[in-house]
Amino acid sequence: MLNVAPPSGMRDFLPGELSHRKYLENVIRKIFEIHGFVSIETPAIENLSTLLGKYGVEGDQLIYRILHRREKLSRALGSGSPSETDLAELGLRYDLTVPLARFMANNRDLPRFFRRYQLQPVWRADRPGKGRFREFTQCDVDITGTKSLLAEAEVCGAVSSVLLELGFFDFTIQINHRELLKCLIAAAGLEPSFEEPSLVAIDKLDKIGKEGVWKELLERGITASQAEKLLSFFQSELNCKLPENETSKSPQKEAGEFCELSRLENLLDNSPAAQASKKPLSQLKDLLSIASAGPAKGRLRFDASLARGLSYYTGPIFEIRSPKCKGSLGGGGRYDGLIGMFSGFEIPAVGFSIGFERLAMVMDELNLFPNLPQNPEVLICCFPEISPSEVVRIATILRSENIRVEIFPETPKIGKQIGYAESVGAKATVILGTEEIIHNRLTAKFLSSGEQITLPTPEAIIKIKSWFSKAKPTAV
RNA sequence: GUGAAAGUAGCACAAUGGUAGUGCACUAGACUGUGGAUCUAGCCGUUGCGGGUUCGAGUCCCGUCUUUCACCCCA
Repeated sequence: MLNVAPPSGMRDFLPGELSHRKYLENVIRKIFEIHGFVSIETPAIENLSTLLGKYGVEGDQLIYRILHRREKLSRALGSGSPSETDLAELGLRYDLTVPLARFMANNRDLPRFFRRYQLQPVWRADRPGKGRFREFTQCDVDITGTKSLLAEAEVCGAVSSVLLELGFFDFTIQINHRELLKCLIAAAGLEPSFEEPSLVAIDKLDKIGKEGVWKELLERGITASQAEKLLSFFQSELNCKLPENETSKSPQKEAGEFCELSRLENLLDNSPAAQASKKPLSQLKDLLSIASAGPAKGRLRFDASLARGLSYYTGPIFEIRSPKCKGSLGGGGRYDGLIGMFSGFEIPAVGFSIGFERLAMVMDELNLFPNLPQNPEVLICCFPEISPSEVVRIATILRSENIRVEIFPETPKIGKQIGYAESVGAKATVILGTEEIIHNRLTAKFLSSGEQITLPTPEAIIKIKSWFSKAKPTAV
């Protein structure tokens, strides 16, 4: 037998799952639009020249490449030992940020401060695992054209607002600053060439602890004294304490965050990096106070060990954390250089991406999705002597009343048809026989009570609707 | 990319190396214009695939594919 499962890391969605995803999508769209963001879409496929070199070495390897076709393929294969670049010039998009940068460069007459959101699938040739897929939806908000920290505060506020609207309160947003990280690395006496490996190691602090990071730093060629110095900048405990009452909509202020920032400031005071660290430190303080005036109030946590993998970040970086989810529920940051790689001149930008798949997963676990019936409300059952056109005529009348109507397409015994109505979650059946057609009446049965009526069509419709209003929503 | 475990009916699972089964689901019937419960009957399999050991393999061995879990990395 053929393997009928979708390819590894890709999924089919059942009606019930899809209704949850659509609900999530609708809430996200509503909240982002209230925050003044407009929606765009870009193609699934981009030129490899657009995608490559933006995500770091590891990222590039995870891009799905699209093989040349026909003549181009034969030509490439014929040229001795073809390289990856000979065989493909197109790839599936890896995220939505790089396509946005290309989009900005390609559309020069956009508003000077362009606020866009984008909800589309992306593809990564990664090994799938729990909550990790090869095809997954990303959900980005970005503001381009300004270096103002207001933009950071706005994107943090927008994603916080989404989570709150969804009834998800148990989260924080960790913040840090790429420039600050560079300062810390420099202050530990490390050359800039050690920045990337150091960042990767530091990012794991909350997972593998100080000893683990220390070991990893040494493995990457950093001396023991440098590693010790570097680690001394970080708190031993993970700084992601959540609001005391997790159902609280308005948690405490971020007083502790300012203390932590000051602590770091003092530590750096006498180092050569002291001067360079002033700007990121003050930006983080500003961000804390600006964002606290909006929906992100009480959610921000300064975490000096937050690094994030993508290489294009230049300023503040963020990540959503929750004890309900092992990894992150989303993240983002400022990337002032990326758009310039396409347009030739710099356009600063900051963005935040909600981990749509993880959020959907966590919400399922916490039962945060409302009951979203999408199954038919009425199943029309009929006797063999009724002509199909009669049935369609009746269905059309009911549908014009905004009732979700399914027609049973065959005419076995009525009992079978009613049984089917039950199994698909219909609330009522309409039973059509010769009597009903002749007298222009409807016979309707309310399945949960068994109550059955035969009335002239308009009265019957009123009765059916009255049943629905007292029926519990059912989802199949 | 590394390590571990598991693949048997549509689904969930059984079967000391000796006839492949049970439940759910599905189909039909138990008063020919009325569902849910119960009962009866029926349908459903190249035991992931390919080799090997054996008189005999779902079971043991090797390979392979797929899936799940844990690392790695990420959202």
